[in-house]
Amino acid sequence: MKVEKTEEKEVSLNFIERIIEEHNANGRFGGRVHTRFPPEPNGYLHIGHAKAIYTSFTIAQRYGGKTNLRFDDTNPTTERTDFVNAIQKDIQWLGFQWEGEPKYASDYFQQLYDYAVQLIKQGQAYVDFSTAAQMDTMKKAGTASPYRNKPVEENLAWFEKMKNGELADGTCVLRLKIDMKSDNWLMRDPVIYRIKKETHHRTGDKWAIYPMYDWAHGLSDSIEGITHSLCSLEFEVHRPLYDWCLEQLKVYQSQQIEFSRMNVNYTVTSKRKLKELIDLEKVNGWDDPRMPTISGMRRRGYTPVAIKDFIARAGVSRRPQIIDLSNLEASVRNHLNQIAKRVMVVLDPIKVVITNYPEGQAEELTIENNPEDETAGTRQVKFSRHIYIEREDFMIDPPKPKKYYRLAPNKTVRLKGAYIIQCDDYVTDPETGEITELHCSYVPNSKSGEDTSGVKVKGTLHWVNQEDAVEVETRLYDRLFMDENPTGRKESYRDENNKKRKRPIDFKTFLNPDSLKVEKAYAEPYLKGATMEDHFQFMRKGYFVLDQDSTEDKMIFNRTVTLKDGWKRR
RNA sequence: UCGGGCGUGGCCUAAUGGUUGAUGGCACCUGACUUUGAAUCAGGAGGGUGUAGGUUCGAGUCCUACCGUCCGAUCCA
Repeated sequence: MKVEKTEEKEVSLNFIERIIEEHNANGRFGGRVHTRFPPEPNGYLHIGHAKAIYTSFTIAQRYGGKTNLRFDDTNPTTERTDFVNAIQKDIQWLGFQWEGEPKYASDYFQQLYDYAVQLIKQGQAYVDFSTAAQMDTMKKAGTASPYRNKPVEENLAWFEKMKNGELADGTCVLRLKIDMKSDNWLMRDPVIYRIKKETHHRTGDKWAIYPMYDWAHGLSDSIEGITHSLCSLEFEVHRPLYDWCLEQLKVYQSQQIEFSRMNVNYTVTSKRKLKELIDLEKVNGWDDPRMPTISGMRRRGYTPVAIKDFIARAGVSRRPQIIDLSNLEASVRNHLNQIAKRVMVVLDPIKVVITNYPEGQAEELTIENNPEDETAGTRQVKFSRHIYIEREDFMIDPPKPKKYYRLAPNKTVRLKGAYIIQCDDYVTDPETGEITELHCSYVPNSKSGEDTSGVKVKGTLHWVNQEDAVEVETRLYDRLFMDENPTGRKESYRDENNKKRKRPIDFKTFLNPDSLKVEKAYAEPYLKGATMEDHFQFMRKGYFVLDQDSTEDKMIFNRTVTLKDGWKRR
């Protein structure tokens, strides 16, 4: 029996948890779990980072551990304080809190310098005056630099001069002396310090040299007592170097573990490409609701709960994952369905006259705010002779009458929370042929909740009372790219020798021209009390959230995601 | 070219060598219900685990080769 099997089933561990349990069993870290999230403050966080954040924070939580936030700020050229702030805001918005104060690799610059001096003294690092091009050539050939075996004292002196700013940028670098013949190119005497006379966002002009990632990262982990340093797969080849540095210095040994980063189709997550979209004004900034950034998703109306649910469902593994957008949208809909207040908004209106409802008369109807949540309460909605319905909810000549539930001549529908109406006639503009008005009659004893009419209808339409309708702006978003893999396409061409070749297609070619549509809409007055914290379901239209661009007299709503559409046309 | 990683339904994922029932979610299809063609409920289709060998009483799990794919040679992180 299936039921029994389900009951027996245990929650399976992912591969990182297994490693941790192994460490806990053999006592490597004394049962401690301390992770870190190490963003570089040179851009905004995106969905891929959200997975890294989620993974590092939740795995520590699961084992009663802690997580540091550490800014990997070793390259002053690209790093800025405003990114530092935005990153902190995003992490907290997702619902995570790091241990203590935020940390910075720059906090350890002196320590990192001292460690470098130590390695020079151990004869394992040297100052190299070769040019970048020469170094590149030697790396490929696997040959040693002429500076490789200079005396320790000389290296010490030069490194000191580097630090003191006595040498111009690019004069020389400090390299590790490891193995110029290694199959792993990163071990062919990697550069660990370069001269950069630039102002750092935190240390100002104190330093003329800055450590490279491979030197700063592992040692920062070690200094902070990080047990499990989780990172993405592309750093796997760095692990031997990571381990080498800690071993040679005989310092605390953190364990780097790599997992695959998360990609979602129909989007891009490279910081460079996101920045390009902003610079070319294809989108309106890092927090444009079409961006896969955390701030963009926040503005779009995605919730932390939904994003975390999505990441949890995707899981963590070492297989490259390109997850279908529908998974993210499903998580978003799932959460919003539980919390969103229902409200009626007509996006593309057509006037309806209820011909047998007296002019000047009106009544208040009571409608529940969220059928999924009784505590959400009810609201009053006014009904009268003149209302709007959605233009697409009426057809003069429906294609498949039996499967068509909406309004058409002589057909009946229920108006949500109100009465059943029948369409008796329609008016068209003699010039354009466009339908301008519907004439309907309502069934008086069919009022919602006290219907004694016995009339059965298949369809229910949302509607808005004309008299007190509020005009709002809606921003309807769709995927930013039309191709599911905008950065991975290639095209054939012929070169100057008429030889067939392939080259990558510019990802911007695939931008969706209809990724944003701005529409006026009519909303029921209840919406006037909306704040940016509220999530709404515009009935039958999708989930919406108030945008920050809204003003006193103009409310703007972003469509977070459409409702699932079970109605297949034709 | 070299080095490394990864190949389980369309997309993720489980299976920790052990019963030909290979999990679960998303997507998809059908039906029920419905005052949201949503939600909910019930059901369904779709893979034999990249390929070929091998080890084993037994392989998605181990080994070898091949194929595919991704990553890696910044004074970036």
